[in-house]
Amino acid sequence: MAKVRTRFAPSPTGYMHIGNLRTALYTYLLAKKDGGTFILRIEDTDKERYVDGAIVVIYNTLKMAGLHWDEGPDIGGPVGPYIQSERMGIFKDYALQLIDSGHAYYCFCDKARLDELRKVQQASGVSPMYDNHCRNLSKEEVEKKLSEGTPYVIRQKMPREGTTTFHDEVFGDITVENTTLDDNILIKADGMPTYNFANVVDDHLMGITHVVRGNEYLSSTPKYNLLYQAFGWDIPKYIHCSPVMKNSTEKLSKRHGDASFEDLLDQGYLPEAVINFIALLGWSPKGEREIYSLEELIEVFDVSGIAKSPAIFDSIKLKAINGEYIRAFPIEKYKELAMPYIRKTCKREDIDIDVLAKVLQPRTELFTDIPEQVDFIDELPEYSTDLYVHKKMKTNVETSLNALQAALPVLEALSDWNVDAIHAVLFDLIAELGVKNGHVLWPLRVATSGKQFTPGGGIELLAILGKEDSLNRIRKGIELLSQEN
RNA sequence: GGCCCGUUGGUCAAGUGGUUAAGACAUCGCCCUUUCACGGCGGUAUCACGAGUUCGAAUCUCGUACGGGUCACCA
Repeated sequence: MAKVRTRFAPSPTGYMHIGNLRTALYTYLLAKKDGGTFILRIEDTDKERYVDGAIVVIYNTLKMAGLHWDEGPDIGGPVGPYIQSERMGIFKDYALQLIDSGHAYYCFCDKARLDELRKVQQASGVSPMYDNHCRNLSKEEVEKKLSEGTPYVIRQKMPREGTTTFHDEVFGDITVENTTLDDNILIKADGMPTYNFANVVDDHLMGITHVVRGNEYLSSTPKYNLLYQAFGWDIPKYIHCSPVMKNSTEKLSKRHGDASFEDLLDQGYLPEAVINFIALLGWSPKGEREIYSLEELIEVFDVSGIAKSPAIFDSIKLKAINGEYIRAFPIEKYKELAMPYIRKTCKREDIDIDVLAKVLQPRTELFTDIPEQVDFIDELPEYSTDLYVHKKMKTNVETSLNALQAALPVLEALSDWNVDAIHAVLFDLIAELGVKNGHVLWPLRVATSGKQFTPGGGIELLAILGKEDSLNRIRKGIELLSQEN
């Protein structure tokens, strides 16, 4: 059996949203799992919807996601061109071939007639369909119209009885009555193919073995199969994917401001976390494991795990997965990635950045949360002495004042300023005073940060801020607490 | 409206005639602890509904409800 060849065939009509990207991902995984070929084809035949720069967005998104194509517009390949608008010349001959074999016919109906027909049909409550006006024109009539130069389209001639069944790898066998199939246009009046036709011909010419696409194409698939059969071509395997939803009734869409892949990256999500997450939206690896790299996804991917029902995009879960990725980084890698975000609110150079990175890492789910977490470092925020009151620590304004006053000289005397040394002297002090750890450490945290939630405890904060600044903040705390008493 | 498809906790989901109906996120509680996290342990909560087939149904059949898709000289 021939190697798997799959294609991702987006139209450059705007941004790549998460649903598109997931389709691309499954398409890619399916090919790579088999050591096959992943092709990028741009379907840009609709000039009306064409958006400048959209092709670049597609390239960038795929590249950032790590979905590298083996053949495509920019790198070429044996079955090019890979931009549909450059393939326009090849379709008409195929349509003519279908006319010869009786699977298609010339239609001379103009748009006005079709519009009128549709209006009448809708008014009378029947589903709009071509009325076969030109389906049985005699050869002579056709030749006459042709020689007169009457504009025409070419329509697919659907069987008028029986049923058509196709198999989808996700949905199983689906059967439709042939009478519900419209005689669709294959070649438009301008000689260009419709999407429906170009798609089938292109997929065949490019040797596509597995078609992965959104399930909005489910209902046109019988027509495609009829086309394949008329040509005597092999029918590819179909994998139709249900959409990714924003909520139970609406799809994710750029139009409504829903996040694109690029947006998610801007929001601080890691590309590999997003890929991992969307792989799991509508597909399950069975088992209990959830974290997979792209390479690992290639290993475990299987179409049998694709779900029939739509999946709702849940950013809370994405965030959790992102956090898992961040925590799994070696500390150096974390530091490198976190630094730009730390530097947004924390410009100081004299702090112990290693300690900061270490305490920040398990608290980071999104890099964009970091600036707010470290905003107390450059400048101690104004804070209320209420913060010193902590019922679990059993601290209040008075005990806090005592603790800070006791800690100050001990810390002033400390010359070796690092986590271990600070820890040692403070725990000596705690033992000496005979109090609970939090009794001393909680006030120190508040005094040094002015915040309720901080990355790391009092000892780490002291180490991060350095001796001079730490002592100043403690003195400030003593001053504030003294005013209260 | 016709045709096609779908429906397991709040969310993602496993499950293919016999299970105490996995797991993850979220949520709640406990432990750890110097707050919050992290980590560990545990709890709450699901088969849309109604019939039928069967000794036995989340799994099979039919119907109902709800949701989605599609019915272009768009892709």
